[in-house]
Parts: sequence; C-alpha cells; structure tokens
Amino acid sequence: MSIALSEQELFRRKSLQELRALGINPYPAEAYDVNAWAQDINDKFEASPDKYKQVTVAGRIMTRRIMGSASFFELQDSTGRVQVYIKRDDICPGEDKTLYNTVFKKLLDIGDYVGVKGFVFITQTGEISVHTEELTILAKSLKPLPVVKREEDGTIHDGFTDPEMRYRQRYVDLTVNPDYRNIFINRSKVISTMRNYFNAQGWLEVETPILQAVHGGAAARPFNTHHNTLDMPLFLRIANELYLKRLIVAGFDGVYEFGKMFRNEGMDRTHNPEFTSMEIYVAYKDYIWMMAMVEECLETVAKAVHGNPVVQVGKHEINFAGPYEKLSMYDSILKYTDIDVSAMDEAALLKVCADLGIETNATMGKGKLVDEIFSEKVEAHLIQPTYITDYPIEMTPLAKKHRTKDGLVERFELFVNGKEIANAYSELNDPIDQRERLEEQLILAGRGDDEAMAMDDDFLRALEYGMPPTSGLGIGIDRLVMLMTNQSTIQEVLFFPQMRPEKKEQAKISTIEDFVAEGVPAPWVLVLKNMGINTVEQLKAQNPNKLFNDLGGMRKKMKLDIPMPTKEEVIAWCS
RNA sequence: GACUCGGUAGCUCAGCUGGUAGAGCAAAUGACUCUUAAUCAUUGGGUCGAGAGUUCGAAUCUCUCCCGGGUCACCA
Repeated sequence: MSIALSEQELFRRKSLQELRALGINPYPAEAYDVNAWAQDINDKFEASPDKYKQVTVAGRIMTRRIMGSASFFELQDSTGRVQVYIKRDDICPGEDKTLYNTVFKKLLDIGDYVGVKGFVFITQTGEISVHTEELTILAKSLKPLPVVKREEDGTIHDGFTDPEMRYRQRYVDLTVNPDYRNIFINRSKVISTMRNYFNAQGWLEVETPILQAVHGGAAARPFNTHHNTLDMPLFLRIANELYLKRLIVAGFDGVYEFGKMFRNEGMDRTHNPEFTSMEIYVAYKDYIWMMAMVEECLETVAKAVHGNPVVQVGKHEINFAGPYEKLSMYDSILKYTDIDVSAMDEAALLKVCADLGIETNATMGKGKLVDEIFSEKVEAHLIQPTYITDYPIEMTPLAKKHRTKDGLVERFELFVNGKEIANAYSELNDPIDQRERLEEQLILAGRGDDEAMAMDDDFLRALEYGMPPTSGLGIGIDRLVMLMTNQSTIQEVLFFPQMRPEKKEQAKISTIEDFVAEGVPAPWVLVLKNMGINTVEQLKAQNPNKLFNDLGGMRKKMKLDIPMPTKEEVIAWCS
C-alpha cells in the first residue's frame, strides 16, 4: 500500500475538510430511511406513476453530467442505477446557492454515497429520473473508482477487467461491474435450495470440527496448525465425512453440512485452497437410492436458478433432469479406449498406462492406476450428467464392498461437463473390514503416497458400536455453482479467491523516530505527514520560512493545541 | 513446478530497430437549465512492477527477483 496520495485523493480529502467547514458531516450517524430502489422505479413507474410522487433513494454517484444550474447524475443502489435530476433553484430556493454550486458541483465526487428525496418523472429524452427535492451526503469516498462507461446498447468502454485487481479489490469489482453480483446471488440460491430440499426430508443440518487432530475422510494434503494451550498439532479438515458418520452412529436419520474444506495443494482455475463442500449421510439407504436423490436435488437447484433444468454451460446445453446415464468405471474405460482393465493386475495396468502414454510412478497401486487411465481417457467425454459407478476397492477405503462384484465397492461419482462434482458411497459400516482397509492405506503411505488416509481409532470405535446401513454423498459446491452460473474458473464464484499477498511498496517513509531525531516534536511529525512530507529528505528540501508559515496555518486549520515551534527551531529541522 | 504472455497517470491502453513519457476517460478551473460515453475551452497529474548490468543515454536491450493471466503438470 502506498502511503503517498495521488492528486485526486488529495483533492477528495480537501473536499472532505471543506464539507466539514460548511457544517456538513460527510459521515452522518443517523439512519437514512430509503423507500424506493432503482430497479423498482425503472420497472414500475410507468405503470403506476402515482406511487412514485415522494420517493427516497440512496446509493453511489456513478456518473455526473453537469450543465450550469441543472445536472443529471446516476445513482447506483443494490438493484441497479436510476438517473437523478438536480436543479439549483429547487434545492437552493433562497439566495444561498452553496448547496448546489459548491457542495454538489465541487465537493461531491463519483463514488460518494448520497440520499435523494424527490419525485419520479420522465425527461424530455424519455428517461425515468428522480427529481431532487432534498440531497443528503451519506458517505464521502476518498479513492476514485474506475469509471466504466456504458452506452445505451450495452457497449462498455474502459472496462475494469484486470482479474488481479478484480479479485484483490472485489468491492470495486462488484461496484463498477454489477453484473457479477448475479453469480453470487445465484450461488446463494443454489445453497438455499439444497438446504430447503434437505430440510423438507427431515434431515438435520449440523456442524462438525474444522480443527482436527487426525485428518481423515479424503486423500489430500492438509494444512498444519498448532494449538498453544494444548500444545498439540492440529489440521484444518480436508473432509468432514468421519464426523458425520459418527452422528449416524449416534442415531440421526439424516445429517448434512455445508462447510469449508482446506487442501494444501495446487491452485488453478478449478482449485482454491479452501472450498465449500456439502456432505450428507442418510441412514438405511444405499448408493442406488442416492442416485435418485441427487437427480431430484440437482433438477430442483437448476430450476431454482434458471427456471428450467437445462443449463447453458460454455458451448453445451446440460440437462439436469434425471435419470442420468450410469456407467461402471471399467465399462467407461472399455467404452472410450476399447481396453478391458477389469481383470488386470498391477503389472498389466502399468503396461496399459505405458501404451497410452500415461505417466506412472512406484507409489501407485492398482486403484490409482485405474483412476489415472480414467482421468486421462474418459473424464473429458462426460458432458451430460453421468454416474460412474463401482470403483476398484483399492482407491476407496471408506465404501462398502460391492454386493455382487468382487474387488469393487459401491460408489459413484457424478460427472458433468467433464468434471467430477459429486462422490457417493454405500458407506462401509463393518468395523473390522474398515480397520483392514485403513491399514492398507498405511501401507500405501509407507510406499510414499503422502495422500493416503490416516488411521482414526475413535472413528473405528464408533463403528464398533454399530452404524446402520447408510449412504453418503459429497458435492463440491463451488464447482456446482460454476456449472449453474456458466463460469469457467472457481475464482469467479468465490468472493475472495486466495491470492499471494500484495507486495508492500517499499515505503521509503521515515518513522516518527527519524523525525524526532532531527529535533521535530512528535505531535508535529503528524502535521508534517499531513502536509505530504513523509521523509527526512523531503523535510531537508523545504524552504524553512515557508514551512514555518505553513505550520502555523496547519495548526489553526487542524485546531491543534500544541506549542508552535520558533522559526529558529524550524530552520534547525531543515538543516 | 515448467512453458508462455503481461505489469506505463485514478481507470483503459499506445509508446517501432535505445534519444526529454502520450491518448481517451477520470481530476482541477471556467462556460452551459432536460443531459445520457453530455458538450466546449484551459490546466495539472508518472520512482514506465523492483533491483542490478550494458550504454554518452534505457519504458525500450541483458540478467535476477516480485505480482498476475493463459497452457501444461501435480491435485478432486
């Protein structure tokens, strides 16, 4: 952050002081009772003009068109923009025209929050506008907003488009690019629709620990942290699965949680270190039941956002109405590569990978090799919602063994637009089987797989008390929102995507101590900084006579009750 | 992590094979009573991402670093 202020910022700070000098509080404390909004006025004024004879609107000034004693500006509120007409003699009926000539024309800027009381009318050129009868300053803006110009036909000039600045200063992005608000409004709609759907079935929304001593439930590298009082390492959760299953053990029929997960891995357009997942577990169900539930749920979500189940995503039209295509993992590989891997051992799979040009390494077990082939050759083809079912047991330590097929587990993943968005099992509830499967993970960890799952003895203890047959599901909410809002990067559906810290400009700013060492009393250092003198070098460059006079002026202006230095002292500072 | 493109005024961008840093919008001052990318006139505004090097001279060439975009790898 630069300490030095730009010319425009200095002008705005000056305007702020002048407002105060005129007895106007630029940041009033009182509530401002708004009773009308831009979109409502624009949509409904013509049908019922009588309702808009006395309106109060509030928002930011976004553009100004000033002509002598009358002006137009555009006010932006949470719903959009409405044009405001302001006429000097209307807001200044007497001799004193200060409010218009000085306050409105000179001291207000683009970005300031104001409130307008008045009546709605239509201008000669046909634009619905609010005729100002009373203007109130609600908050002064000290940094100039980027000015994005829009023509009638929607053409945008000087757009604020640099992704780095948009993500770092999302408040600016959403102010000057209000269309992006819709993504977040729809994000909220996706989540609330799912929540309502689950609640209607009688399932319970719960919260489980984010700080975990054992990071279980998924294969991923965690963030490490430390608790001081307990003096023990903790992990930010990579999954909440094992806690939710403990709650099924505890006797709830259905539990679900929307929450952040944290994975210490790479970042790109589909991965953010923290992301939102929804996990749900329902007792006495299996993964076949779960497929039908997901179809109904996602169709409901798509309808809530778009009014119908068909969603445009990139160049594809994706239909979320079920039932979805179902394909076993082995069949999907057979379908897209003509290779039957279902009966192969590790050596044969390694050869297939080599033939297909897929890189492998020594830590990969059979399950991982199959997954590699699938990711490389199948995933990208799965555009319409497709369930991939029945995974090799090696890659899925928490799912129940398949009821009829040896070596497989009852699991499905839902793929849409070539990406996985959901993962579900018939949950493993045989505690002895579960212990063996986690022990196999420890062997993988021993081979160097740093994502293999850890042993969780308390979870096993819970299973030993007995967990009913259960089906569980996880959905990546960010990726689902990407689909529902037709966005190709996860950063666009997160308000504040993870970024490297902004580089601090090496502020060559001298400290208060540096100035004190030159003989400047501490209270005066602040005055100097207020005058734009931020370094000792700048101080040395001053004309002592001028500085002495200016200090007197600042002392009066800032109403400072500190002793004035003598001229000789000021000369000493500068020498 | 690799490759690649980029970082110049508050914002969007130009700036050639090195020669005093430019435009539009925004800002300041003035004119203007229905404008709408308002208009007209005048003016100010830059450590050209940071540092080092080559050179009489670097926004421009070289190297290192920082930040971001894209592609790939890793990864759900």
